[in-house]
Amino acid sequence: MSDNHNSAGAWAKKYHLASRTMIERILRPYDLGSTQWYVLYQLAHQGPTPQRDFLALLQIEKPTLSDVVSALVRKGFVEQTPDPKDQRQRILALTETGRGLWETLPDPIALILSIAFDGVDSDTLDLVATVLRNATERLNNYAPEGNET
Amino acid sequence: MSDNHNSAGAWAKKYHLASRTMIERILRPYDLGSTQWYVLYQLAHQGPTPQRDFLALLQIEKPTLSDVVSALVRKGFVEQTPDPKDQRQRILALTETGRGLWETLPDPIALILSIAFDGVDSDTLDLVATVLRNATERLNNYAPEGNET
DNA sequence: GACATATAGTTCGCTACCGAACATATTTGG
DNA sequence: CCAAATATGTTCGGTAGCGAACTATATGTC
Repeated sequence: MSDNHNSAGAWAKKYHLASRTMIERILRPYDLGSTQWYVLYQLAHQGPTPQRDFLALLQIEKPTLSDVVSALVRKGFVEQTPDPKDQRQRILALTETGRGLWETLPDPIALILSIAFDGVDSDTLDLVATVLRNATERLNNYAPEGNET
Repeated sequence: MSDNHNSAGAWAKKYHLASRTMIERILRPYDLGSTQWYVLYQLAHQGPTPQRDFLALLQIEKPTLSDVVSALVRKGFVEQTPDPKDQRQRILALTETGRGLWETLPDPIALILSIAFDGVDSDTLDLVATVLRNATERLNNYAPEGNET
């Protein structure tokens, strides 16, 4: 991205890209992207879920979610139905096809983690996570507006 | 991406997204994206450069670079001319407009780093960078093929 | 010199991500 | 009860990223 002249920042990006590329390589035969996988993961484990809940779950914005969902609907893996209680909301659920697919899927995350962080002790991993979590929070708190008061 | 159930992996992604979002917020008034910024950075500091060199510099693939370059050419910030020595290669250089723009640009990376990692001591930052660098290398080495022997 | 191979870029089609603007539906305030 | 505000989703247009397939140019090799 540019951040060649720093270290942690640049490597966070590169790590992210490498893992995303790998997840997508694993998922390609199944016609799924990384974010699509996570939507299926949620639906398989938690059952039907309002679409809006995925915003916080995936930490993405509405247009991104809208795209991901419509890809899954187009492929026939997910069903999107209006909530009778609130006509604004949509409930997402696995279709039969989607559930069938899920059964055959590998867990790409487990694979990535075992390759990427094998042999790193958990204290170190916790430290890394903490530094990055704090960095993320600072960026997100700063970004929204420049104003506080 | 999914990696909600791990720690360092998930936060590397979230940090990356937060910083990219912020860089793009800073650059939006100038009609530039994060990767586009880095191309200008290189050209401003190193002068005209063969397009192919940016593949290693930015660690991106050819189609991505092709897109970024054509966006910059379209906007009139960069000039793409064939290398007389080798008709396959293209040389990239700043236009007058591009150089003019560059002078007025803030350095988004410095801003990000100061916000994100302010107060973190450099030993810790080095450790984070090392863990992520190793993770990236393992992923990249594993990915290309599954075969060794 | 001719043919095979390697290199540089582009194009196509896709995922993933965002902000802005929009349509609807619900909730709140007067 | 009705107008204003809020919440949910979609659409549009953009950046950033990839693999596969393609063109054109160079470089071997026989």
